[in-house]
Amino acid sequence: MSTEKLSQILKEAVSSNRTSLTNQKTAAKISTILIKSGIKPFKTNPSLLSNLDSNVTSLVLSNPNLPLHSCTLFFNFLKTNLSLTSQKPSLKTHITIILRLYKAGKFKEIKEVLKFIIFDDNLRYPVEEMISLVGFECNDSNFLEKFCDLYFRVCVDNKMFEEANGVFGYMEKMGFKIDERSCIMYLIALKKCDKGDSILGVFRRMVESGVEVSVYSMTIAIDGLCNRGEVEKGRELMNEMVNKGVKANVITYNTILNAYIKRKDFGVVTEVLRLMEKENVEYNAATYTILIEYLGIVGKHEDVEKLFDEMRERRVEMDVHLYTSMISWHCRRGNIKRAVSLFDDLTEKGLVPNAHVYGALIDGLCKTDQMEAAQMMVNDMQSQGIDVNQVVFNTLLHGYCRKGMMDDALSLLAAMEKKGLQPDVFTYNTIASGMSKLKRHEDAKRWLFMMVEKGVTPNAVNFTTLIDIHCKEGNFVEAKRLFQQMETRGERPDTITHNALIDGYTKKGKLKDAYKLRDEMEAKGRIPDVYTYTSLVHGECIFGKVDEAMRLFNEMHQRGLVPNVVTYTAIISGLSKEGRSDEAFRLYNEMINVGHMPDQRVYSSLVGSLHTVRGQ
DNA sequence: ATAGGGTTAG
Repeated sequence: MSTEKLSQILKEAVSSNRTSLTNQKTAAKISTILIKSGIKPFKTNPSLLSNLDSNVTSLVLSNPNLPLHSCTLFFNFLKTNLSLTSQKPSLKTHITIILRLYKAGKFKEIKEVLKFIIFDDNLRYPVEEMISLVGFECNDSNFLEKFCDLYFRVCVDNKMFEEANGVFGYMEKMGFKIDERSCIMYLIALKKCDKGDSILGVFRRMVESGVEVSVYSMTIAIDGLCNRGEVEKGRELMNEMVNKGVKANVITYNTILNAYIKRKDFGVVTEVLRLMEKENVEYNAATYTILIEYLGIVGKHEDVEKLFDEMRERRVEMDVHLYTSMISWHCRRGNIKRAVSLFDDLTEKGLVPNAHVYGALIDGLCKTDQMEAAQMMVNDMQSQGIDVNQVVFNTLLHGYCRKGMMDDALSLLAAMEKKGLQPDVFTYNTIASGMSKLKRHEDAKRWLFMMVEKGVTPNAVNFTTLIDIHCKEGNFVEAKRLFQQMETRGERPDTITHNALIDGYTKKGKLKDAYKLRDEMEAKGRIPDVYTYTSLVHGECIFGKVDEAMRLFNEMHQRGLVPNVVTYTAIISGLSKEGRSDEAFRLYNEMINVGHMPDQRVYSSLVGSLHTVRGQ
């Protein structure tokens, strides 16, 4: 079928190339007018074009005496004044103008024409036919090669990957040189469209077809593998490419390093760093950013500032990304002072703060109960001409909600909507959980329902919040129903979802249900965390089974879970209630030693323990 | 042209 169609186009092309004398005369007449007085005569007197057809148009457009700008003016005039001519400019006309643009080196303009062609139902043809036709109009192979490259790029830019493959295949077949930069655009587009799975295949095809691949495309291919969790394959590819003369650079290593860290494969981190050293690949700001995150995860807190100093010593150029992760790291550790000083440092260095840095610092201020300061930063940000975006609004909103300042939260929401920003899953969840914390369960649910009514699709977090509310109300039937509904909706309950239910069960004395769910989650591969255990410890303590609680507490250590302040508080008060004051004090000391600040509850428990007779 | 940063639930 395809060849039939092709032969028809070619037949038409051949016949139209046998131009008649009258056509030539008409074309010459039009050209003369265009050269002398431009496009105006045709606007005022459209009848000048009464004998115009596709062949005449092509003759006009390929007239070398007609300057290019007159050609494009005429071409655009015909396209925007369809009623003047019997038919829309044909594919042939488009190809003629492409050829003229090519001779003038106007590649950007060619891409625009091509884009128009591939989106027009009447002009679009299958890849092979399209190129054949172009080849027929002009068989200069340099032109055809460049045309294919541009065609390929336009397909890529417009996410028409099948067509892109077609053009690529044609170029392979013809032995054309395929530009790596065009292929990179292809790889990037695949990544952006969540088609990362195809990246490796395209890269391999590039190598096979003799595209001169560089570290750029290799890194993108490795990144594609890393994003699929196949870091090892990425490293294999890296080793394989060395033989082909492509060496990894700092970005390649950063990609691999980051993938290992995201996968919590910490053992390999030092190995990769050693490899970088061996290969004389110097760290850059991104490497440090990745390493800071790593140190935060593995808890090597004292090394973060050391790393920062090392950067300074090595004179590695700092950038806003690096500062953002430093600031956010200090904020998470509660060291808002250092975060603020880093922010000053950044501006002093002449770096321009962006919404991300502001966002990090504003969040830090919100979490240390400095809403006025946070608001000031927002104002500062605005005065710097940076738009307060959805994230910053949500951050501030969360600041108000966590303090129970719901009126401020709601007026902020109004301000946000006034700016044309639609509340999203974060916004609704933050308000609902704020309401829930104040035990305004009905309000909390209403906000989540409102979200659905507004057409915002709830995610796993929203479901978890709602489940948590029902658990707090003791409505386990509804909580369970939502739990199941989540799964059917494709939002898999995670550890936190399970924790919400487990916590609900333990607080209502349903320890059996709690343990059952804990086992179920483990069976599903969801690993219980500190919160899971804390709920269970707390539950056992409430009902006087302190030995059980201690057993769980020790089990935590075995599983590498670090008890937090809530866990300690629960177990200390459990022991205290039973009068086991020695054990309670021992854990109190342990808690202080690991750096947790005890609150009033711990003290009153401990004091109470001294007045309680053991075993009563 | 390839890498790294800010927000939500217990």
